[in-house]
Amino acid sequence: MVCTANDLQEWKDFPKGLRVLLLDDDTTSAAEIRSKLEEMDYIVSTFCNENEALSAISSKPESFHVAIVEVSTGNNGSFKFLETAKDLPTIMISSIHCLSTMMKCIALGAVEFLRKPLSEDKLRNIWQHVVHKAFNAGGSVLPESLKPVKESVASMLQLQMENEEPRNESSAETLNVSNVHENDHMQSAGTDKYPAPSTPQLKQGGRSLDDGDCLDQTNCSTEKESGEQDGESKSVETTCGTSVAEVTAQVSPPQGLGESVIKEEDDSADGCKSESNMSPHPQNKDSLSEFGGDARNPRKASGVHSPCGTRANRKKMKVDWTPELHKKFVQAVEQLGVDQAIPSRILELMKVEGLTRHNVASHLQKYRMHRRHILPKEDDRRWPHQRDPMQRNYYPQKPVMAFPPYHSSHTLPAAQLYPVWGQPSSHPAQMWSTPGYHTWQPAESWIWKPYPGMNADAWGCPVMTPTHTPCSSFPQNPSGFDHNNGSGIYNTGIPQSPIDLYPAEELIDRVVKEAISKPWMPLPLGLKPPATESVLAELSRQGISTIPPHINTPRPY
DNA sequence: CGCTGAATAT
DNA sequence: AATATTCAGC
Repeated sequence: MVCTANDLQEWKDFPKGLRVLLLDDDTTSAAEIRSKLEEMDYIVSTFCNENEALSAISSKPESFHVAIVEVSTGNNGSFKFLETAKDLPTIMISSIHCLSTMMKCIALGAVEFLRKPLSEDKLRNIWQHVVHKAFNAGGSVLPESLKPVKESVASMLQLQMENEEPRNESSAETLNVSNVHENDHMQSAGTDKYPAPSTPQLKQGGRSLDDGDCLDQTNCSTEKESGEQDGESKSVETTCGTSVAEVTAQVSPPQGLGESVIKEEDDSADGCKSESNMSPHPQNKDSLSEFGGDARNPRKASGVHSPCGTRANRKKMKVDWTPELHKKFVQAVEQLGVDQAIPSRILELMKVEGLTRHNVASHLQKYRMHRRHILPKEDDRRWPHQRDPMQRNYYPQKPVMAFPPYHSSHTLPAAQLYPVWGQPSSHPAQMWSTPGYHTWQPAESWIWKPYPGMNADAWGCPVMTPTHTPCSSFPQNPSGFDHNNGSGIYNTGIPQSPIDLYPAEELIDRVVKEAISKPWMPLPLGLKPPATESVLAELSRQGISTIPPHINTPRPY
């Protein structure tokens, strides 16, 4: 405002002649600063009274390019200047370093907060704020990513003001505690980026301000990496994301990012976080290679891919169990047999580079928990012992629900038989298909009790009445994947065997046995009697050619 | 010691 | 809620 981009472009010996408004009621320090500034060819106007300074601005707005305002315990609470001189890039200075005060200044629009004494370096670079203002006047939109920061700062400040007076030194502590989790933003994004991005140099100035204070400490403590830390220092921060452009660039791209599988733990103030996530991971479902590549392997993840990478390598990776990965996991488990699936073997079968036994173990634990939840009691006493151990190696116990007939299930490739999540779901929660699990509730609670070994046709399908209870919907997609994210693999009316819904085989056997031994019993609710022909056909298919006469006799009761 | 699985921690 | 980490048995 005060100084436009055009002005600057014509300004040959910039920043020489830049007009600085200096407001500091400490005449000694004011004189000191003034002399330093003048040495650098800045033109300084000193004020020791806020109102005077303000009136000077209002009467001759064009008189200043940048302001340096002292925040002392005396005027600490007012911030009047800051609020009034919105258009003038204002640098707050103070000998006290209260975080809440700093925060407030920045939030109110100060471009920077410097702690006294002001070194020449700090002063020398104040022109950058003028340039920034000149070239970024108005127009900038708060990046989406920074909104949370803004909000938290805002609420924090509000809290501050409510609980205690701004000047309160101890407030810094309170403030810090409540914001530990966002320190990273605070430092890089909040303090520098949101109000007015600083240049590296300026940033350093700003940083020195924090020293000894909570901010840095917190950051360090976050970095509690045990053994393997190399000489990496945080100096990178000066390199990383300091300009608005950079910030924006780093922040927006991650959107397109489908699902990075093993990503760096986003950790403290390293503005590189988004960068790491940015690495393109075209979601080639299934490709194992995908996991072997770049950032997935902790060891391989060395910061090759990002300027800030160097410091990022060390970070522990977090495994993202994408549907693909989970699928592999499930297939491995199946291949082994649920009862014999142990982390190490699963890991072998999965062949996913970078994945550790621990990762698998953890996932397995969750997997088992889900199953347990889904298949209570019955689950315990079945599968084991029931089949030849050797057969387990071939997609065994795939409980089939009224389809396909068991005799054919062993001939189908697992992938086909148990389509798992048809497509990678963007919603991991669906992997466990909670809703569909009801389908496999124990017989006691599930009225739809298909009899394995029989074709759905033979036994009839559930009566599908739109108005039926939830249970009336055909369990063709027990896994709850009907929505199937438009992948094209959706319910065709043919029941798909959900890969991870393995109804207790024992349960099925029991039900079948029971049904066979008590043919007079009514069919489970939701089923309609099969057509006679179907039954006959099925029976003959099973080698039963004669029908016991009593089958058609009236029920014993 | 290394593995597993359950309990905790983050 | 999802993963990681820790811990007690084996």
